[in-house]
Amino acid sequence: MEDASHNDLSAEEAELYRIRHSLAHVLAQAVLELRPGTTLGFGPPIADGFYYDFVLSEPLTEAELPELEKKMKHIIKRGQKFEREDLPAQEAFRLIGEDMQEPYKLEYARELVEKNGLETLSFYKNGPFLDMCEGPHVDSTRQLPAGAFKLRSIAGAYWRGNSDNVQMTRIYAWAYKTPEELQARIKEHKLALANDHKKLGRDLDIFHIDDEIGKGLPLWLPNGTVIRDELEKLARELEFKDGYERVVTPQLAKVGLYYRTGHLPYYANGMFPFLELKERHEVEGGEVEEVVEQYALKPMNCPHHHKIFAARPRSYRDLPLRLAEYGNCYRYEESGALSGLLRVRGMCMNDAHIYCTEEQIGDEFKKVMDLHRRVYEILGLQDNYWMRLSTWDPDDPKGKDKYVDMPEAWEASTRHIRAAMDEIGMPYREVKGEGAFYGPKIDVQFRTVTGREETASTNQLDFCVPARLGLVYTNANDEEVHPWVLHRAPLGTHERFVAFLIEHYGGAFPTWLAPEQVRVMPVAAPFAGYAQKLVDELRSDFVRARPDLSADTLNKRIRTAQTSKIPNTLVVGEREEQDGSVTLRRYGSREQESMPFEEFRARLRKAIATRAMVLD
RNA sequence: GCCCAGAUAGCUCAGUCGGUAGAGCAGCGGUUUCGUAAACCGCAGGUCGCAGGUUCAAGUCCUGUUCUGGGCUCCA
Repeated sequence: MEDASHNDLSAEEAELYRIRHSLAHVLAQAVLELRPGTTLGFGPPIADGFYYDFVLSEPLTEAELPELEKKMKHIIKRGQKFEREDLPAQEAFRLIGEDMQEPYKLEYARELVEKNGLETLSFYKNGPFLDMCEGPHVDSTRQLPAGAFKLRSIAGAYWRGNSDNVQMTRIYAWAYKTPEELQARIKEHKLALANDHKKLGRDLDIFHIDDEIGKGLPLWLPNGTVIRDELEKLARELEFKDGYERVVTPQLAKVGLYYRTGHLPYYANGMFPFLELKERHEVEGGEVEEVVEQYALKPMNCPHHHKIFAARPRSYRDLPLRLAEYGNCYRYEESGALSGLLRVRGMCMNDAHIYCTEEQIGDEFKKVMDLHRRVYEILGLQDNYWMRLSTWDPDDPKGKDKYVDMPEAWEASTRHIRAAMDEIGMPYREVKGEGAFYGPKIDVQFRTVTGREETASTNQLDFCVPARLGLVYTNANDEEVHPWVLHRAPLGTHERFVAFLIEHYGGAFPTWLAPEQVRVMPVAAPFAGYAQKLVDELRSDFVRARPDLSADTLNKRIRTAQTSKIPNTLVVGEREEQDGSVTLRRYGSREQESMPFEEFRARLRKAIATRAMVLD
């Protein structure tokens, strides 16, 4: 969720901000009535409403949300005035700490005074409810639209987003100016859920997750595998044209490798526990077991690719060297983070590493971004994503653990990326503290149907690991120099990318990607032979075609084809068999179009070869 | 990992006060079926996530556990 900052809002947005912010206070007031002794955290407006965090005296369940809503509506009706009062710091501390007994608010108040240099703190009081708050608020609770908000869910949230802190209970709410806007949001939410990749993944037989295999370890069903294969084929073609060479590396490596690259110990909690090979030794008085080798499931492909780079002496003439692999990786994600295909423990990454000189970085970075642009264009992804320049945060207190301590290199590499992005004319937003430990990157961020933001693709600049691994090439002056490395994955991982595509297309894939591209159905049994013949012809073109010879009525079979979101349905009967034609019905359209089979075949071939979004 | 909530047939869901399990769709069988979103009849399908406990009796109550969902942290 994004916090809405109040500073640069239009008048319209500012009013909504006041409403949401004020409703948050009303919610807190209602919670205090229902659970006296509750202490307060933060309660800001967010993109579609607001939330408030509490440390509750007694747990609250979602079943109690309607009761809270009712209390809020009573408060609104009472028309409590919001009154502001500014107090000098010391007086404010006393009020919050002693009178209000709000330890978390007090912590924040001290921070505002001590770190941000505030001299006074502002408070808002409405009815019996007093809260330290910057405001602004509406004048009276009566101005709040009682029918335009809805308490949505209860969630856990750490105080100040830090898992070392106490976990609070967060109540999320939708809030708008009018009941119509709220209803529209609720409707939109329901529609979005219909496109949820977990639902469609099951309905369309794309993937399955089985307890006995393990959580976060999806099984790809035949339909899902087709989609993966097509994406891989696309990547192979584009990467071939851009001068990549394909490699294959094992799923395991000895643990020592990751210490050398620097992934360990920092990344240890992101890896599966190691596999240990043991040997028994006779000693006096018995036997001891000794671990002789430790292997890790690879959490990323880069160390393996680096070893390929290091396997031969490299000259500047070999650069840029571009090594590509759809590589399987395993990461030990926290169980609570796992979600369908979006967040998994086993994944297959559209990975490649580009080894180049510092002079080549700009061009290589731009080429990767251009490859990225082509991929997104082919897939018809236009505006539901944004690019994030993820950099380090030198002020992060944990920065020493999070980023390699090479300030000049961070600055230089970030400049390289900015320059490349500006030259290629791609808009991006710079965000501190999201960089990899070894360098800055461009991440492509998208939102899932449920509103969560995820990274789909990434292009990372690494100025650090090659030196750690001692990777060198010989330059024109016969000196050994560390290469720079780009880690890039325009198609991300199959898991997350396919999840993204399922939701983006609502399960209705373009013909080239669709698991079943053409379904052929005879209007009645006597034409089954003709239908089968067409299927055979199409399959000889490597088209994924299937006949529907079931005993269902034509209406039923059409319906089945449509709910299965098959892009092209051919209906054939006496007329078609007579003149060797087909009648085409496309997914989502009620119109039909008759044409000679050979014409359909040619159009289909073209659509697939060009990866067209629709059949011309 | 943590907080909250769930888990009943392949899917979507019902199951009252604790009294021994139900529907629709999908599947299977049969009948029917010649033109674009659900023909008709029948059959089968369940250790009610799993393990304990309370009880004469547990899908229902209690405890533990596994998994899922919504969040937080983390992240492709």
